[in-house]
Amino acid sequence: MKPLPQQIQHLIREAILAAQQDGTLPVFDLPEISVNPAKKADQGDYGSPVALALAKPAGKKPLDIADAIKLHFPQADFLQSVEVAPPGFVNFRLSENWVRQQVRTIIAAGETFGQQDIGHGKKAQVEFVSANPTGPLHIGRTRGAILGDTLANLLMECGWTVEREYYFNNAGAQMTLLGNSLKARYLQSLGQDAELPENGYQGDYLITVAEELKAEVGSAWMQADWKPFKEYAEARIFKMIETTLARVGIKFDHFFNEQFVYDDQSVWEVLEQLRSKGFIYEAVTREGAAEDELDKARKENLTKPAVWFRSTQLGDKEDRVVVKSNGEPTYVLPDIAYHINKLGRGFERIIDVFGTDHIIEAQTVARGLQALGYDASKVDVVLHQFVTFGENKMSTRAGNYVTLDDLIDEVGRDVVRYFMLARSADSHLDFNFEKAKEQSNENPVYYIQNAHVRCCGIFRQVEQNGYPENWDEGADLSLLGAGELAFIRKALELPEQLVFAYENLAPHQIAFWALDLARVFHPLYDDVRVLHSEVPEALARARLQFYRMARVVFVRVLGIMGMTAPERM
RNA sequence: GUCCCUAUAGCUCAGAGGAUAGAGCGUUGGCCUCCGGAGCCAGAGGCGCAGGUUCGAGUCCUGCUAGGGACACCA
Repeated sequence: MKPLPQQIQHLIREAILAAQQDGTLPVFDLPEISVNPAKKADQGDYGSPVALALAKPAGKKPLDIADAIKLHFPQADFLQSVEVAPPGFVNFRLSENWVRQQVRTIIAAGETFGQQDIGHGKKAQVEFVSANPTGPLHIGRTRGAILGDTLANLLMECGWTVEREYYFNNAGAQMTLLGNSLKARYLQSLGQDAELPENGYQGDYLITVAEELKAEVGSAWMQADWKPFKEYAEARIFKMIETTLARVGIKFDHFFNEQFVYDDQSVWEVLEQLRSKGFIYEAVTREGAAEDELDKARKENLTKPAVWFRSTQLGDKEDRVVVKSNGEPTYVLPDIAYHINKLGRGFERIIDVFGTDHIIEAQTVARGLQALGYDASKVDVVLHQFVTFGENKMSTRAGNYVTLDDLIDEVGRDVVRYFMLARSADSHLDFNFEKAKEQSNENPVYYIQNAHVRCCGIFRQVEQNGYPENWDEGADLSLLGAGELAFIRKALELPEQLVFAYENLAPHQIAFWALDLARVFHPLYDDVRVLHSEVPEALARARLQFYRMARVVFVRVLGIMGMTAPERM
């Protein structure tokens, strides 16, 4: 089902064109027609301010334009009325009969209710988490993880074939340090007097890994250098990360090692292509460097040239180093190669989920793609603000962090997911760990899930009382009351909510809508009884059909957010 | 210093240029013998400040104030 506002929008367009055709309205270019859900009951279900916006181009009063739209409005089975309200709104009321019939439509659609075919099955990729395997995922990674996974869900719901990818780097100084840190822990576990390297990884997890290693190889590795330790640690840590992610319902389709773009030489090819297009120069300092920067270079005795990407030609405020003076590329170059690799794998849409600290990186990669003539518009970057935890500052190396596992232990998968989703990505998230624990008894997660639980309870009761499974089939839906209709209308918003969240890459919209939906549901529950001495059978069957539909919708919305829909709590 | 994000109810946050700005938590008062009370009903409580654009601004623009982040030959 296409979103109703979109359907109405098309009808308005037709109405305006028809009015222009017969001269009721003058000819002008059609603007963007907005259709919004009504805020008040007497405004119908949807409304459009289009006539207000047209006043100037049409040279007519908004009310007259609205009247013309109403007059020329095409027949539509889902609409009951089109009304004009001052100062020029056009309001639409859904047909009650049509709304009632949607109960069956939604039940029939089931798991596919609300799905859209925007992507036409084309390939999309969402890259997220992408933490290097130096330790367990800390709580700061949670937001990007949940955000990325839910964005992937949204793309799937909108008709894309989605791959979830995790990009990592297992080379470099940090990984060497990790190897040396594990080596120290290993020697310690053998009773040796070893010290962690300076700034080494102090977390207890390496002690655990060292114990496991000792159990496997005994003292055989005592003379080994950092490399096998690095590899062992990396493998173990990836396992930990995957296990943790699985606990919040996240599973990656692919892990991409940065090393790949070195192995296939593409990182160097990218450099040569940039060079051939004139985007590369070699210098000790960037072109047009300010005086203080030159001073700094002198002080640090920089004499060997680095390789610079002339990103200023593409609107950057300064050029960026792509190969350090020691000959090693900076992160930017492999990252550009990586994105070219993604495009080469046929993804029509690529979404990168990063913390806002990666904004420069994201921009530089985009400029790199642009410089080489790739379609950078296929890449969308979703940046999220950080989660803060009161006074607790965390660092992986210092080991004084709360892990994602700890968080899941405390509040559970669904609370983790919902809390991370229930605010927009560019809003700073203040996650008070203590408060989250306290709230776990009284929070929106349970409120939403309880709506599903209540539906399930009804079906259990019906079954226990010996009614047939299809008892409600063919029920007379005209018996449903105003409260039920209000809920069905709300449920029918799923397609538009989905599309809106998808278009804006804003999963929090769904989180808020889910809460809205539950808020329409719960007040009904007390009054809309199914098995009750005063409810006649025909009504009971109609209501059961209604709850069957409600259950579908709650399963859907919870599923989109990656949350479970428990049958009991 | 420059750039990015944020500022809405006591707290945490929604709000898609349109009509009388919403929710959760907290708080105050009420409700419930039948499908799980993790419930329902009602009340109090409001757009950081100053300009501007617009028929219309919480929403767009400028400045100011406050908080977070980025300004590496780290990833």
